[in-house]
Amino acid sequence: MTEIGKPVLRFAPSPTGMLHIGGARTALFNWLYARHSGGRFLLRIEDTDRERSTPEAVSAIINGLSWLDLTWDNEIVYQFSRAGRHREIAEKLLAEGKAYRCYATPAELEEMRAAQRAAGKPIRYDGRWRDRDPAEAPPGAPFAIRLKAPQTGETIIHDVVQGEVRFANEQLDDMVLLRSDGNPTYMLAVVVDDFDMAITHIIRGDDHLNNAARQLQLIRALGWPEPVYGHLPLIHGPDGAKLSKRHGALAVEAYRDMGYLPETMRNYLLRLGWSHGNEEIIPTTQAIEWFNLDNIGKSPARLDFKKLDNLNAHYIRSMDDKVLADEIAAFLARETPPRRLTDKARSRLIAAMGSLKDRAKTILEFIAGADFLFTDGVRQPDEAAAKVLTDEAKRLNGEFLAATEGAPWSAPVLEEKARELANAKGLKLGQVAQPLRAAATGRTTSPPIFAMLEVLGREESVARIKSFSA
RNA sequence: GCUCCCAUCGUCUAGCGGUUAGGACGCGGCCCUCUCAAGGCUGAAACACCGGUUCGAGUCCGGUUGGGAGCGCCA
Repeated sequence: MTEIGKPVLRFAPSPTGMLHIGGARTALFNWLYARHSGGRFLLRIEDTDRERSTPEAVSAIINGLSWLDLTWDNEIVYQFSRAGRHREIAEKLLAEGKAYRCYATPAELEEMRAAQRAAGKPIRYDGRWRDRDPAEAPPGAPFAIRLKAPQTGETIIHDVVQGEVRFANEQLDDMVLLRSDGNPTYMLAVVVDDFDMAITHIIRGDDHLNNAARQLQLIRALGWPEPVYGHLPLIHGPDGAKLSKRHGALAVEAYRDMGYLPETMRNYLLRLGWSHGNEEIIPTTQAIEWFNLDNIGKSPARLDFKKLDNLNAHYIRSMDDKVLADEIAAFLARETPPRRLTDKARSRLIAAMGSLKDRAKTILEFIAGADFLFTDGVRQPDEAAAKVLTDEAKRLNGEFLAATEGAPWSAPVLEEKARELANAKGLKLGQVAQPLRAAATGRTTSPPIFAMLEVLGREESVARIKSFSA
């Protein structure tokens, strides 16, 4: 089953909230490395916190990864279902004398920490049951199982991102492996699951760097192979502070709803903390070929929506017309109330696609800019357009209609007629074009107006212009 | 408080002892132009600070400052 020598990566989120941009990037890096190296990418849901884990969060993770097209191999592993196995390992450690029973009560420990805080001392378990005779234990009292961690020397992590990170063992206390209610802790569960899943590379957020030392101690006590670690610097919001709901800590699906493409997100997230020289535009297929662990940056990055917009505009422009039309139809269908892209609207969209594409940073913008193509009927001019439609403008519109009567309804011809009209009046082309734009689209900005009139067709165009002409 | 991590234009970054410190986004100007974009050209913009090491430091070492993470019978 496991190809010998091939890396096995995993993404292991806890289902206690949204899959946000930071988690998405962690997943992306793991996925890219797995695909790059021909290894496997596994998904494990760390749902051992029964209080906070929710099915909604599980589906948010699955939906988010699916939207980004970060496909995982094998079945999803649900950590909670493996509690028995975790317990078994804790018992084994206990039997081997590598772990011990701790009868300290939560209240007692809280008191200990308060005292340490008050004395300005480091806050950690003081090992009060480490060497105590179990016979002293209050009969029948609940106990937790703690790892008998080394107290001298140091634990060194050779991190592919951060380099060599050293922790003095005296700084690390004896962590709980099994709670007094018999449930395994996160530390135990991760180590056991990573081993059982044959994980070779652990690429995760920087917030786990401190944990890595403790996990390494556990792994060594168990005599298991040590994985390669890589701790990614965290992503900050645009203001440099922690991601908050206001900016960035949105579910990845929120980015979809804002009109960003999955390919854009993959490229942007990749570039946030990884580089390949001066390359900026890195489509996913190229990313898979290039990705490595050596070029991951060490410093935290901020989210920059301007750059995201720019990248998205790029991918919108390079998208296949029909695929884009489908994407737009899907967006319209998700609106409330939903809109349907009619066949007529779709063919207009395809016809105008080239110039529409250059004008949108997001799918949402695209839709707003193409709105005048979706339905027939006279447009309600917006504020700026209404200003353009003066009496003089309406007269020009009328003259334009008269001048184009009987002429072929094509962009070059329409433009020529407009030029003739402008010349005759001593006006610039723009002075003739703007009133037409305002009447035909209801706005003062649009793709080239004569091309748009051609796309709308004679009948529809004339109807719209006529209602704003004199 | 303690431990750990980080530090190049506003932002993302290239740089792996000798560079006019490069690119991208954004911003300014010019060109193109029926509007808005797109595109082309172009401009401003950075090595946090202080000490070392070295013939020579953005690059190596130490400290300062500033950010961040962690210190649970949460994950």
